[in-house]
Amino acid sequence: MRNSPDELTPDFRFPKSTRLLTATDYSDVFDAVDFRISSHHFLLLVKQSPTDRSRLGLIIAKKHVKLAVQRNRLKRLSRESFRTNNATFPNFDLVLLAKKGAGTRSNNQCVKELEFIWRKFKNRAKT
RNA sequence: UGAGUUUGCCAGGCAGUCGCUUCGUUAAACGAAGAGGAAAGUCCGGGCUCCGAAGAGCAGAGUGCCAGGUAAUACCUGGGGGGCGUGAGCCUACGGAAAGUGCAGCAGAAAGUGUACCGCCAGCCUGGUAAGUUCAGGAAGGUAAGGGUGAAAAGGUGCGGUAAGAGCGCACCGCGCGACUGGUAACAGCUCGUGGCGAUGGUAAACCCCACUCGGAGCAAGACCAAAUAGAAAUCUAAUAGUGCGGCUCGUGCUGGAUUUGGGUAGGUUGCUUGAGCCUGUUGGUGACGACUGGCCUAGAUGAAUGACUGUCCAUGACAGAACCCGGCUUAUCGGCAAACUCUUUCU
RNA sequence: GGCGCGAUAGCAAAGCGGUUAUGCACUGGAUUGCAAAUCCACGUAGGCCGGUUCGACUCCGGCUCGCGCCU
Repeated sequence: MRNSPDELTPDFRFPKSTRLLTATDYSDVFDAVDFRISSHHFLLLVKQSPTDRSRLGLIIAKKHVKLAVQRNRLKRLSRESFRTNNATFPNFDLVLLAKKGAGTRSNNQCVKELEFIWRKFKNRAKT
């Protein structure tokens, strides 16, 4: 189900090739982090990607966000935010972790915080 | 009008844009489907899978008025007993204490083959007195009516009776036992007989007894593919033996087994959704539920899919997210709707 | 997802159907020239809600929170 969407210009898709899938993908990022960016409720780990695109992985721990509904909401919001901004990203593997208290934030607050993180990430990635 | 009881249902809708998962058609696009009443807690019960088969006994655990429903249950329905409420209704671990063992702090005379602290009592002895039926004291008794303690003190009321009292006797009520009647039964009775009732106190969510039920583990079960383990060394032991069957024994399977050393792996597919399934109608039953006919296919992910934005309408949206699947229970929950019924106020 | 365990004072940690030990810490006193050590004394407890019982920290249910194991 590869459909090679790289050439179609404004790419707002979110197929499986833009995600971290296996445990080895995650441990590769954790073993060699290039730099990290944190805000009040999120932490982003960044590593140069072996593929030709940027990939996202999410870690929303049950310890930090207790209810399954809120964990799912955070995952959807961060995927949505990543999807809309992905076209402008350089090729990096990203792992987004939720910190304690993230589950009680509203949708708007989370979206703003994520966009702040993406901006900082792009600035650091240039250097 | 107000207050309430029970049962059932709904859980934001519609349109557009950009995305996600599965399936299908065709050849990169289109179409279809896509979380809950609790998906939750994992408290019960099953299916399914493995443990050779799932057998017997012991241990252990659970359930506990009766009858029925069901695949099964600790659930549900109907009925009985007890309690609460003016009522509609609600609650109810509700077998056995005359098989045995234990427990009851403090208080109290006494807490279990019952007891005599205060009190009451004729007679006896002593004192007082002229004397005594009166008064005071004493010893040995009688007594369970009265007082006091406690959560609990062993039938109740009335009359008789007595030195004082007492089921000591009687009547009514209560209780036990046995009949009879009604009911499938639990149980009930303005029924009959019988027992004076210190027989037989309480506690079994104390041990226990009785009846019934339960083999263990869980989809991270299990199966397949690829790769790897394979292999080796040392020690011990062998048919009245060793070991597996996840408490033990019987029973039964296997023949080499057990332990240690060192070395090494953890990716994919499947199980995975057609099921004690849902809907309509007819019908049996007081009901839970059952039978028959017709129709429908309704999530299946695996770093894990339902979202974001915009517009609009309303009641302004609570609790909350499937992970093998069902039946219940429990807990969380903004509100709204419908039906039946009860009480209250006023009017007729 | 499944299975199991626990909650007692500021901290640690026992036992039990009948007023919850003990140690460290805290506070006060004694001792000392002052302190430490030592001695004496004081106060502070059953996660929450129900049920059984005369009486529950204990027995039985239901919630809440924490921890461990299976990959």
